[in-house]
Amino acid sequence: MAEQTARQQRSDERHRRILAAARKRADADGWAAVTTRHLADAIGYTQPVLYGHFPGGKSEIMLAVALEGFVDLTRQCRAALGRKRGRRAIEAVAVAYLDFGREHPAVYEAMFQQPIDARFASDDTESELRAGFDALAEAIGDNGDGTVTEVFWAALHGLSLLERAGRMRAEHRSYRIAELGVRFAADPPQ
Amino acid sequence: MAEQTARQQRSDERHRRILAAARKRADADGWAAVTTRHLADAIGYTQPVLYGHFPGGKSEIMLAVALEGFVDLTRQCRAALGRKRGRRAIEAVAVAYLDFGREHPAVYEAMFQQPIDARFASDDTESELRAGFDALAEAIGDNGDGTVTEVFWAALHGLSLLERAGRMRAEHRSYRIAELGVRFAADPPQ
DNA sequence: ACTATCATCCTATCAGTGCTAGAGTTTCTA
DNA sequence: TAGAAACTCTAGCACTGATAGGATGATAGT
Repeated sequence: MAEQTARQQRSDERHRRILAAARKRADADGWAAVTTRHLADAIGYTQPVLYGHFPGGKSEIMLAVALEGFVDLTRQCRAALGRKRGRRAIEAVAVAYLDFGREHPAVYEAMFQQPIDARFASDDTESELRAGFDALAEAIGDNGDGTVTEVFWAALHGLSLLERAGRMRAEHRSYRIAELGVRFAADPPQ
Repeated sequence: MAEQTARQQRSDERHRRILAAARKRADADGWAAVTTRHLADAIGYTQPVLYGHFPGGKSEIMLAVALEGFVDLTRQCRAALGRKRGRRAIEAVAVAYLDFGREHPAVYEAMFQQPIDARFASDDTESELRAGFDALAEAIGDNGDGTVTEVFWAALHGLSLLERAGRMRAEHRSYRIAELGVRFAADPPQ
């Protein structure tokens, strides 16, 4: 029993170290730089050990990182939202969302860019995704069928990617966020 | 002279065939499936021939596809815009933009996802990008400093990606477009 | 305490990737 | 027609993700 836990503990520890190493390297140099050999080096083992933890290989590692990401992003947005309402709520959530994308570009990439869903469409991702979606819906006070939230989310997603790609004027960031607040705050005219 | 043109012609022809093959394969199976060996097979030559046309290798091929894409997307948006104004203009451009992304996913991916700019920041991409941006600005009647256009563009970009990733309810597409029209049409309240 | 079993890990290897050097052939030029 | 230039292929490099199979170690049963 105690033996089993000790073993399990070692395994879990390594599990964590793999994910941490992947995340760190990916945030620094992109997912292309995350190779199984480098990852194995980082945790002090050889390549095949990774496949004991993640049979799906690199894809499964990215999925795991993405899952963590959904939880973190949702929490960050919720914290920013607090009890705010209206424009302030929207702007706060937008800042939180965009900050997350900027600080953890690789995690964000794993969450959305990678065609994860096709192969690993798990219930976990779905439920975590929904939790994030709900946070956004609350921020803009969406009472409808979710259409406005979808558009708002898309705007945030687009801003996140385009800002990081250098396609938006960095110094205008606060203007864009204010614009989001104004456009998505009240019900539209008529 | 005539000889030179004949040679040039053959070269240009092959150039086109390479890009066409890359585009076709990428649209079908994603850019990961576009390998230099497969591309060489497709045009009936061996691998190194590609590097005669595109010294930068696969990246340069993607860049060329992306450049074509910017021209096409801008033209498609302009055509959809016509002389429309207000909400109808916005919705028409949005449909054109999203259709492009859906019909040519790989081209769109090459245009935005890939970190092309870093290595190949050419004036061509910049000017073509600006032309597209201007079309969007015209659609929403942006008289300001371009902030609204940036946000509008980001929304389109996000919708394009999230729809294709299956993260948006496909059957609600027209609602989202209508929402865009309403939110970005008039000047915001106050 | 000894042995059989099992988990663990590493070495070696595979097929496939982007890319390049250098030899060989064809084509053009003088 | 001889020399030069352009062209294309073969062969190979250093990588990648992934897997098979043997060696090593810890565990458990008698």
